[in-house]
This record gives sequence, structure tokens and C-alpha cells, in this order.
Amino acid sequence: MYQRPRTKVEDRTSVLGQTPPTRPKDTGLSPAQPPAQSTAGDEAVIEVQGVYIISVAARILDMHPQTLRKYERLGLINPGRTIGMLRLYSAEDIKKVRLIRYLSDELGLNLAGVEFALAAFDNMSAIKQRISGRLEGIPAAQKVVQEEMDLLFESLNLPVDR
Amino acid sequence: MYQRPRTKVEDRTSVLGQTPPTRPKDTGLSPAQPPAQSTAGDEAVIEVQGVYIISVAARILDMHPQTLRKYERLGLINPGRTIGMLRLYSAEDIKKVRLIRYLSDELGLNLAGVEFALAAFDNMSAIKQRISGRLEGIPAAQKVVQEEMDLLFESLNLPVDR
DNA sequence: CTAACCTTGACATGACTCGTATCAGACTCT
DNA sequence: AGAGTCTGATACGAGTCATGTCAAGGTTAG
Repeated sequence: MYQRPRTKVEDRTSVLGQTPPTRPKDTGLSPAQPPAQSTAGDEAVIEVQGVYIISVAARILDMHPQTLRKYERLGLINPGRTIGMLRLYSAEDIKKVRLIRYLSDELGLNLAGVEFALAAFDNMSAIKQRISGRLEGIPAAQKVVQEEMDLLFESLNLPVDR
Repeated sequence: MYQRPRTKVEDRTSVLGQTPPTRPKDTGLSPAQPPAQSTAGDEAVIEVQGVYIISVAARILDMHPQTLRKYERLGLINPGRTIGMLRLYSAEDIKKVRLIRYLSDELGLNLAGVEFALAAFDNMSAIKQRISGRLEGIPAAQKVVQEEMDLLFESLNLPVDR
């Protein structure tokens, strides 16, 4: 288990733009699968819906627990905690880790870049919301913005939900 | 000359977001200074308006020529050429290099991250244009979008012009 | 209660990145 | 002609990152 030696860089998909590279494995939301710690076999198929302690989350993601702790230390993720401070990873957290892994492995960003991308993504979502709100009375304009912003998200090759 | 040993990472400004870090040195456009190869002393003050061969551009930017060639090879910049294939760096090119350096040195992005950020920035500019165009008939909505998109650019701590 | 698992913090390692540097042979510009 | 540029290759040191380990203690489930 665990070994996810950093991918060789030779075969990185040229970073985003006009030519949409492949999306991250899953990261899309969809309910499925039995609840808690089913002995996660091989990931990529596993869909998740409970909350998991770090060892289980690591197994689901096929990543080292230390890596997850590091991501948290860097503020990239923010799993919940038990009263006793045990980390609890939700489906959202898992999805976010997958996004991070996509940015890192597929696009070749370092963690500073991941932080940047995540923040940019958040800001874009927020602005989209704000615009939509301020355009409440003008549905036609709202539609335009909606369409174009979705286009923007696509152009970044990021999953629309995170 | 030339030595710009990669900055220690200890003192990186935490990547963007709510707390606006400092902007890149200049990157803002403004006409000034005598034309060509004034013996560029120390940069940061030098404003630029002609086109420059690589050695001069490197001196202006206080960077190694090889670095500029590498940026080009990676598609980060695209200086013009003479008929004889000599690289010619315009003021735009110089500004772009300064932006790259900001993303790299200050925010700590690697070159893949820079590529991502640059592309994202371009896409955002393009979508802003498109929206503005499609909202031609609805000035009120146009104004909203304009304001919010500017906000978005600010949130990324990137210079508005590039 | 106890064993299994978790916490924080520190430190190490191997593979990779990036700016810098150099070499060679050919070409451009003044 | 000579200084400077071109491409392409190769190399280096310092930094990054995922992984891994150790220690001393706390939490959780049976």
C-alpha cells in the first residue's frame, strides 16, 4: 500500500487552455457505495459518504497519511475533528484531496501553485455568486454571466463543484 | 551581474486571498525613460519602451539570459524576432517576465504553476470581454460585471494589465 | 483496562525542479 | 572582422515534495 511515488514529469498534460486535457479521475459528486470503512480496494471506483479517520481516508485515496497531514498543515484541506482531535475526512474533503492531486500530479503544480489555484477557484466561485445576486432583476444578464462563468471554469479544467 | 539565486522559501508571502500581499514591483505600464540600451543600472526604476535584444532585456530585468530563453522554450513568453532570429523583447514582454518572476519568487509557484496562472488570467480576461460584449444592451449589468471582475483580479493579486 | 490507532513535532531520504553555467558550431549585426 | 546571438546538450547546487521513521503521549473501541 501507499506508494504513490511522484509521477514522472515527462508525461504531464500541457497545462490547460484551449485544448481541454482530461479531467481528474472522479471528483464529481454522486451518492453510492456502502457507508463507512469498506475495505477500500483500489480507489477510483470508491465513492464515499461518511466520515473517515485518517488511515481510512488514506486507504481510500491511496495516499500516505503523512501527505494528508501535510496538506492540512499547509491549509490546503480542513478535515473535521473528533472531540479527541482525531481527523475526520468527509466526502468533500476526499474530493478536495483528489483535486489537489490532480493539480499536482497531472498539471505539475507545486503546493504553492495548488494553494494559488484553490484560492483563485474559490474567488471565482464567490464572484460568480455575487454577480448573480446583483443581477437578480435582470435574468437575461444573469443567464449570460452564468454561461460565460461556466465556460471559464471549464477552461481551467477544474471540476465545477470542487 | 546576473546572480538572482532563487529566493529562500521561508519568507514567502502566504499566497493570495483575503489578505492582499504586496504587488509585484512594477508591472504597471507608464511611458518614460530614454529609448534603447541605456546602461541599465539597477532595475526596479527602469521603464522601457523600445525593443531589446536578449542581453539588454536580461540586464534590464537583472536576470540571466538563459532564464529568458528557458521561459520562451516553455511558452511562458513570446518575444519577437529579427529577420535573423534574434529575440526582441518589447515592453510587454518585459512586463510579463516581471509577472512571472513575481509569481515564482513571491508566491513560490513553480513554472507549471506560472503557466497555469497565466492561462487562467488570460481566460478570465477573455471571459470578461465576452460578457461585456454580450451585455452590450444592458449597461447596468455591464457595470456590475465590470466591478466584480475587477474585484476578482484584485483578489488574485495580479496586475490588472499584465 | 488494554491494544490498536491516533496525535504533534522533528528529522531523513530520493527523485525531481529550476536558475545558472558552460561548450560547440553556426549565424547575425555593426 | 569581431562581438554577440542562435540552437542544443549537459551539468551543478539548492530547493521542493512525498514518503518514511522515531519518540512520547492521547484517544478509541472491544
